[in-house]
Amino acid sequence: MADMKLPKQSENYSEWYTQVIQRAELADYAPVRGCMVIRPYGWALWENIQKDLNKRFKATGHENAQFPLFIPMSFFEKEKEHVEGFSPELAVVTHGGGTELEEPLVVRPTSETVIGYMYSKWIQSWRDLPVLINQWANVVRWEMRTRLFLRTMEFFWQEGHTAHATAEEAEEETLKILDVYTTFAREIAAVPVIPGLKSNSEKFAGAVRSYSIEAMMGDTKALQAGTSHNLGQNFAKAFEIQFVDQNNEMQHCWTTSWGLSTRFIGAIIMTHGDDQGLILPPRLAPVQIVIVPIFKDDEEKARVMPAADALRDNLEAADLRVKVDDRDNLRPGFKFNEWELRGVPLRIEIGPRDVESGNVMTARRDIPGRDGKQVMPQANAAAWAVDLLETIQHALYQRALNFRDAHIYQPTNREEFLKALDDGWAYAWWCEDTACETEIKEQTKATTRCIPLDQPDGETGTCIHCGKPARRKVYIARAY
RNA sequence: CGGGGUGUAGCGCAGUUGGAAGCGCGCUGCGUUUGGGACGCAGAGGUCGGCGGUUCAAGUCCGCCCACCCCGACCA
Repeated sequence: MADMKLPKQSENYSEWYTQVIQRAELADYAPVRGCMVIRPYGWALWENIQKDLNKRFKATGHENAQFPLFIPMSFFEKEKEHVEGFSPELAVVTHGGGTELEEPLVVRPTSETVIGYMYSKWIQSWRDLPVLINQWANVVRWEMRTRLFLRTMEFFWQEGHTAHATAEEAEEETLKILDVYTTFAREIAAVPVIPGLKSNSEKFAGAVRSYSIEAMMGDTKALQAGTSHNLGQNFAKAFEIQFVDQNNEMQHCWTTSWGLSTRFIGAIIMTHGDDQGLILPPRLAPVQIVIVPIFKDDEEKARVMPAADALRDNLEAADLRVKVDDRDNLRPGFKFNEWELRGVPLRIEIGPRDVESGNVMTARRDIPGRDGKQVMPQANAAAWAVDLLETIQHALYQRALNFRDAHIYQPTNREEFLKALDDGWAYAWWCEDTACETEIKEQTKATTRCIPLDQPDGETGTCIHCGKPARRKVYIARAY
C-alpha cells in the first residue's frame, strides 16, 4: 500500500468502505464485473454468521437441504409478479455441451419456483405440513451497479422456504423468522435494527406481504439487512402445491420465504467501523483476541514467546478465538495498526516487562488510544477476557443505537421532513399510497424503509408528504 | 443503460515537444532494529489494457474496442 492511512469516513464514506474491505482482506474484486472473491477472513466471518443462524433455524424446527442451481425458464413464467420482478436480472444459460438447449436454464436468482415445484410433489396431506426447509446457497442477479458485499451479481445467502396449512400459520412463521433475524442482528452482530412491514412497492415480487429488518449505516443511509415474506397462496397456486385437509377437501398451501445474505457483512462493516478500519463484534469476529509479543532480541524472544503461547492456550481453553502474531519481521506498532484495521476487538500486548510483572497490556478496539488500554493480570486471563469481550459487544451495540437514534427525526412539516432526510431518517405518518411514495422518491431520493411493528397506540395522523389521513407511521430514508 | 473518471512493476503514481521506461510503497536476501505504521546495503520485478493507423522512431499523436472505478435510473 502506498498510503498507510485509510480515507476518513467523513471525507469519503464509500471510498472508506471499498478500501477497508480490501485492506482487511475480507474480499477482493474478481475478474468478472460485479463479482467478488470472499477471502478467508471474510468467509470466516460469514461462517460465524451461518453458525449462529443455523442454530436458530434448527431450534425453530427447520432443516437444511440443497436445491439445484439451474431452473427451467418456464418456471419463472408461472407467477406473474415474480417474472415481472426478476426477468430483467436473470442470467440465462442457453448452451450446454456444445449445443443449444431446448429450454434455457436460469441460474437461480432465488429458489421459490424450483422449491415450489418440488413441494407440489412432496405434499399430499395436511399430515405432511408444515414443511420447513432452509438452504444455504449462492444466487445470481444481473445487477447494473454493484458494490462489495452490498450488491454483487453473485451472492451467498440462506433462503428459507416453508409451506403451511393455514394463512395464520404462514403469517406466524413469517414473523417468527423476522424475530430470529432481529435477535441475531441485535445480540450477535450488535447491529440495531428495526423490524417492520415493507410498503407495496418495496415488497418481494410475488409476495402478499414482506417484512424486513432495517439498519442505519455510519453515513446514516438505511440498509435492508434481512427479509421475510408471506407469499400467501400465490406460489402454491402457480405450482399447484396442494394438500387434502382434515375434511378431505383439497386446499392450496400457504407459503413463506425469507433470506439473509452476505450483504449483512456490509451492515456490520458500516455499523461499527471507524477511521482506523473495521470493528468486528466479538461474537462474530474470526479473531477475537490478538496477542502481540514484544521483544528486541533472541534472549527476550525466548522469554516472551512461551508466555504468549501459554496465554493463548489459556484463552483457547475458554473457547476464545485467539491469534498470536509471531511474525518477527514486523515491529509491534505496525501490527497494532494492522489488527486494528482488521477489526479484532481485543489486543493483548506481552513483553519482557509483563513477563516479569505477571501482567499484560490490553487494548480495546472500540476505544482507540490510551483510553482503551488497561493492565490485566496473566492469571485468570480467560475470565477477564470473556468479560471484556462481552463489555465490548454491548458497548458496540449501545454506540450504534445511540448513533441511530440521534439521526432519527419525527418531522411534522415539509421543511423538517427534508431536513431529516439530509441527516438521517424520518419517522412520520404516511398514507401508504403508492403514488405518494413514488412522489417522495422522485423529490427526495428517499424511500419508505418499513412500517415498524411497534406503532403508537391508537393514534392516527396526516401523511407527511400529501396530508391525507394516515393510520401508521413509517421510516423514510435514503437507502443502499 | 446515461454521465464522469482511470488503465504504465504487486499497490499508488510520474513520464515534458514523439527520441534509452521511472519514482514511492510493497516484495527477496543480509545486517542493525522492535512497548503505536524502523533503517542501511544489495536485488528481483514491465505485452505501458487490446487491436489497427501515422512516423525513421509511439507510453506519448489518431481511430476502434475492452476492462474497472465513481455518480445517476433498477435491486437483497
